[in-house]
Amino acid sequence: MLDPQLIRNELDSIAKAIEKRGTSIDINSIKKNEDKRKAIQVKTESLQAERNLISKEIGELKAKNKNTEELFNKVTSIKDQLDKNEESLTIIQNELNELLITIPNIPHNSVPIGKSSKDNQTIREWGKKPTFDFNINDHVDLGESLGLIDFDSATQITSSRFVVMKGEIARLHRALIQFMLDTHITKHCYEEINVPYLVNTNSCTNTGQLPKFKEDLFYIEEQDFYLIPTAEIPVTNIVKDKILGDEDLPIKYVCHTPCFRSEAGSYGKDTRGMIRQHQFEKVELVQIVKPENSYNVLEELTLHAESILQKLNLPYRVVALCTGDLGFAAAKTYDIEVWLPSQDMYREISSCSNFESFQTRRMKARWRNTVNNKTELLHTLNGSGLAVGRTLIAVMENYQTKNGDIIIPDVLRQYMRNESIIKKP
RNA sequence: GGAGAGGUGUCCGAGUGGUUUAAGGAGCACGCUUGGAAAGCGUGUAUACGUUAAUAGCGUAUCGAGGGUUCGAAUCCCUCUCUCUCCGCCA
Repeated sequence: MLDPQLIRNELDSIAKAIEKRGTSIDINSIKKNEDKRKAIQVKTESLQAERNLISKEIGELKAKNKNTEELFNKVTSIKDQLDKNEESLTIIQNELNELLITIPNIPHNSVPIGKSSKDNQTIREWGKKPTFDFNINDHVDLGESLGLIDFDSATQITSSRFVVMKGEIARLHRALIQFMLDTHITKHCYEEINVPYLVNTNSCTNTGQLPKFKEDLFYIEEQDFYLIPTAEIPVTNIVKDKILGDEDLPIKYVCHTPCFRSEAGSYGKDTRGMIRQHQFEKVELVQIVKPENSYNVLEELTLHAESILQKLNLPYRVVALCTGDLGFAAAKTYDIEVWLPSQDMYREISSCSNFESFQTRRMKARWRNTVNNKTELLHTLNGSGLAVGRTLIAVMENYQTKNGDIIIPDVLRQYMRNESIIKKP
C-alpha cells in the first residue's frame, strides 16, 4: 500500500512512476473518490461531535431530573443526517481502499526502465562456467539413473510438478538446507525461526500476495487458510501491529520452509524436472530495518545469498529487475541466477527485494524514531538464501562426472558423512 | 470434539446504559525535596485519522474483531476470533 498522503497530494507523479511498470492506475476515480471521502468525513465527524455533546447534556439533565425533550428533538434530527453520512462514508472508504490496495509499489529511482525480463540489467557475474569433455545430462537423467529421483511416484501420489527424492539425493537436499542455515546464522548473524506454513488472508494481504494474486496460492477453504508460497508471509507478519524500539532493530531472520505454489498460468513452462514444482523448499532471509538503511541492507542481503553460491562454487550472475519485471510489492529487486549447464543458461535461484514501507503500512509495523520520538513505518526486505530445489539441481548438473556420478561440494561434505561423491549403484 | 471461564492502556486491575473526559495501582520520564540515593510530593505518560506552520491546540475513532439496539455502549444483543481450565482424542 502506498502512502495515502502521497496519493492525495502527488497523485500525478505517482501515476507516472507506476506507468514505468507497464500498468496504469485510474487517477480520475481515485481523485474523485478521495475528494468525496474527505468532504463526507469532515461532515460526519462534525455531526458526531455535535451528537456527543448533546448526548452528554441529556445525561447531565437526566441526572438532575430535568426536562430533556427539547434536546431530544434536536439530536434526533442530527442522528438522521449522521446515519446517512456514516453509511456513505463507510461505502466510500471501502471503495477507495479497494482501489488503493491494487496499486503496486513505486519503483526506486535506480531501477532500470524496461518492459520485460529482456530489459533486466546484469550487475555482475561470478565464477567460471564448467566445461565438460563428455555429453552432459540434466538433473532428471542424472537423478533417475542414480535411482534417487522419482517423478513417477510423485505423480502417482499426487500429480505432476511433485517429486520424490531418495537416499543420497534426499540427504544432499537436506545438507544444502543445513549448510545454508548454518552459514546465515553464524556468518551473517541471522536468527533462525520456524513458522506456520498455513497463513490467514490478512497476512497474505499485508505482504501483497492478496488480493491480486490469489490464483497463485493453494487455498484451504474449510478454515480460510493459505499454504505459504514463501516464508516471507509468516516471517514478515511477525512485526504486524508492533511499535519497535531503536534497540530492537534491525531484525534479521532466516527461516527454512516448504513453499507451495499453484503455478497457474505456467502450463507447459519448465514441465521437465524439478525447476518448477508445486512444492519446494527454501531458506529465506528477512530483514526489518530503519528506513534510512534499507538500500544498504538490500545490497548486503543480496551478498549474503550470493555467498552460498560462492561457497558451493556455482557460477551465477546478479540481475537488477527492470520496472516491467518488478514484483507487485517490491520497490527494487535483484535476482540471482545460477548457471545450469543442461539448459546452457542462467536460471533464477534467488530474488532479493526491498519493499520499503509498502508491506509495513498494511501491517502497521512501526518503530519509534529516537530523534523526534515519532512513530515511523519500518522497511522490509527479503531474499531467498537460497531456493533449495534449484540449488540441488545446480549442484547435480555442475558437479556431474562422465560416469553420471555427482561430486559433493567441499562445504557440504561435513553434512554427508564426509563422503565426496554420490555414485551410481 | 464436549463443558465452563475470560480478553479493558506499557503492565496489573476496577468498571452491568449517562460528570468515565476509562477509577485505582505499578512501571517509565521529568521536576521538587536530598550531601547522594531511597522514600515522599507534583506533573506527564497510547495509536490512527482530520484540521493546523506545529511533534501546540481542537475534533473523530479505537476497551479482542465485525455488526446491531439506543439520543448516548467498555457495559445490552448477534456473529466471529483468541486465551485459560476440565473432559475426550492424539504425535
